[in-house]
This record gives sequence, C-alpha cells and structure tokens, in this order.
Amino acid sequence: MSGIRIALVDDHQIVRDGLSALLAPLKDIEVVAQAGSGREAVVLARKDVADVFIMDIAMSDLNGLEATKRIVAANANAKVIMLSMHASEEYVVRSLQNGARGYLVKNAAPEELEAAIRKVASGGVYLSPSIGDTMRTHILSKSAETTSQDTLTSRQREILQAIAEGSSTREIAEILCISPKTVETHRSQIMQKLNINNVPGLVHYAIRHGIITVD
Amino acid sequence: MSGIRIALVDDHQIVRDGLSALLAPLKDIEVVAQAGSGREAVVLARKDVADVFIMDIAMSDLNGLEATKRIVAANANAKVIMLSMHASEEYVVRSLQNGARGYLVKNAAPEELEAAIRKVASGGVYLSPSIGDTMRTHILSKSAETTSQDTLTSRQREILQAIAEGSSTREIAEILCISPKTVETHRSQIMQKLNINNVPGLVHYAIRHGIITVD
DNA sequence: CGGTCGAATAAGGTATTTCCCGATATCGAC
DNA sequence: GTCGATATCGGGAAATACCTTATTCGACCG
Repeated sequence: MSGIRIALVDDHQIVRDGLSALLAPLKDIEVVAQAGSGREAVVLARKDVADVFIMDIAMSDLNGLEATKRIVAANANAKVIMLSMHASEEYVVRSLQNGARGYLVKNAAPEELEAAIRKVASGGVYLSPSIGDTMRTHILSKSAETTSQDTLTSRQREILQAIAEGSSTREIAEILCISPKTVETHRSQIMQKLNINNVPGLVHYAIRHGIITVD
Repeated sequence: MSGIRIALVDDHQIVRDGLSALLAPLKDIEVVAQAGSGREAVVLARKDVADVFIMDIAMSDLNGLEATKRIVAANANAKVIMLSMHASEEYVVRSLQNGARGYLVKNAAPEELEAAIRKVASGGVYLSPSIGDTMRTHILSKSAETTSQDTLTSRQREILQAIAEGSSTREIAEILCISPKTVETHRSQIMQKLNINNVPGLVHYAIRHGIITVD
C-alpha cells in the first residue's frame, strides 16, 4: 500500500481545510477528497476514492451516522472515523453500530487524529481515550438493555431529520425527488410508530436520539 | 509593527490546531495564544498578548458574543473576528453590536480568513461575502427598525413555549381562553421578530433560550 | 414456487390550518 | 395627546394535513 487515502466530510469548508492542513505534513497520508455533506460522501464511497473517511457526526443534510451506514454498505473497504463534539455514550455506541471504526472527540490532540487514522487504516478500531469510561459504564449497564432500537427505517430517519430541521413537506419532496404525498405518508407513519402527533414532538424526539443537534 | 499576533478561541482543540495550521504558512501572522473558552480569552485580552482574536461564536462556558463584549471592554486594542456556522442576520448584528470587527462563516474559503485578519488588523471591518445579502435584507426589511432585539413579551414567550411543547393553535387558544386567531397572530409576530418561519425553528429557538427543555 | 409481509412510493378527497389582509382597544412614552 | 407596541379578533384565499386506498418490489417462509 503506497499511502492512506483520506476523505474529509464536514459541512464547514474551513474545518475541512484545517484538518487537511493538519494532515499535510504526513507524507503517507493523503487527503484525496472532501465532501460538504453526507450525501456527497456516499457518492465518494461508491467511487472507492478513499480508504478512510473522517466524518463530522452532525451535518444538516444527511447526518454522520446515517452517512456512515450507507458508506460501509456501499464500499466494504471504506473505514469511517467519526468526529464529534460529544463523548456521549449514545453517540459512540450508535456510531459503532452503524459501522464506524473510530470515534474522536473534537477537542482531541492532533496526534490522536494521526493515531486514529493509522489504527483504522490497518483494520483496527480507535476510540478517543476519553471514551473509555463511557464505554465501560455502557457495557456494565447493558444488562437490561433491549438495544433501544429505533423502529424507524433509514428512510424514515432521513425524513424525520429533514422535518426536524425545518424543511417543509414540499422542500423535502424536492430534495429527495419524490412526491410530496409520499413525504406526507412517511411523516404519518413516523408519527404513528413513535406515537407522536405533532411536529414539535418530532423535533424533541430527533434531538433526544441524536438525529439532529441544537447546540 | 512586526507582525499580527493572533489568539484562537474555540472549545475544540482540533479546530484550533486546524486554524493554526492554516495560518502557519503566513509569515507575518503568528498564532501566539489559544483559548478553549470565552473566559480564558478574556484573560488573554487583559494581558494584551494578541492583536486579533478569532472566536467561535458558540462555546459552552461563555459564548462568543459575551466574550467579545468583555474582550473589547478589557482591551481597546483587541479586535475580534467571529467564526460562526450561521450567516444568520441576528448573529451578525449582535456580533457587531458587541464589538466584533469581523464575521466569517465557517464554510468560507481559507483565503477569506487571511483577508479578514489583515482587514481587521488594519482597523477595518470584514464580513463574509455571504453576509452581504443578509445585511441588506436586514436593513431593508426593518425600516421601522427600533431594535433587532429578540426580547419577546411575556405573552409571546408563553405562546412560544406552548407551541414548542407541541400544543396546537386550537389547544393553546383553549388553555389561554382567547381566540385561535389571536394565537395565530402571536405566532406570526413571534416568527417575524425572530426571523424564523417554521415550527421546528421555533422549537430550536425555545430550546436554545431555555424556554423549554428537552432532557 | 407461490404467498405474504414490510417498506417505499403515490393519488384523491375532505378537513384543517396557515397566511395575508384588516380592525379595534389598551397602554406606556415622549 | 398622539404614536408605537401589544393584545385581541375576523374573513377569505391558499396551503397543508389527514384518511383511505393502491402499486411495486424485495425478503422471507412454508
């Protein structure tokens, strides 16, 4: 292997460029692509342009968790490292469940980034040191767990995210290239599944389950 | 002046390091300090260690707006460039009101960062190009402008809370013993004041401002 | 292999809600 | 004492939601 090919996924260009600059001195690590959204990242994964995806967990158009799931589904070679502001247990667990191989909190030292990339590229799993305690408590408390399965399908989560971010039915239909009627149907099915019957309730659910973030 | 001294303020070290790496090639611009919180930044300002502060607007311990106000109060020489994810009119106006000299959206090109630093260091004001339209609409749409203050009346807060908690227009009307029409009027006036035009947006606002809680 | 089931897509028709206009009364400020 | 902001309502057009039904497609199962 001549080098490790990296794709940066974050909806802020300045963050991407910053990461890119951080990685530039490392000769065998090359940033070969950038994506400003989850959707773009999935396209990159299909083309197999990169070995490791460094992905912000919170993005507006298709969030990092969902994007990760699709990336690993689209390309078994692709490894994903999640970048997050939170060391929240739920995010970590969900990231790993969705196929991520690494989880870095954003206030990690830059050396961690390199370490994570090398570990993940060689087939390992890397978690920020600050994750340790979180995970331990998680595993211990896992006895009565029942896997907090959201019964939502990925399509439903996608639509829920858009709704909770404030997109109108029509806008969602246009973005996803489906009929507004279909979006309505999805919305009602989501509401029925979750037993929620108003939009604010959906927003609360989405926030609690990390589908969107409010900061 | 031998060079421009920069202080980076962001609560994520990896973002600070990224910015630092971006600025490293510029020989007359030197990053002399970093702060991981607004409070630390204020301390730096008192010591007069930097000419220009590059500050994330969203920080947990003391947000960028408040920190900016204290920095310019503590050191008249200090200039502040806000870094934000949003081109929101409100943030821009509040930033400038609080004494910031520049406003950059995070998905700006890296060249913008340099341009902003030089402009601000020489006493000017720099706004991201994408701010132009925002500001123009702001000035136009507010001929009778009085204030861009988001000070909702207590009645408006009351209604906003109910909306954000999931009550329908009709339900709110019944609870408050007023006409649904009145509730509608309140809602539109709230939306107009806050420049938000959908219910999820109101929910986000209410959460951010502690009018409701999600946890 | 045929059947069923869940998921995604969509349409039609009715009910409800929003949106845009306007209106009135109060109340504090200048 | 007028002016602006607030709080209260209504009419009517436009948009949206809600309910029901339907088709397609892959998966799974006996």
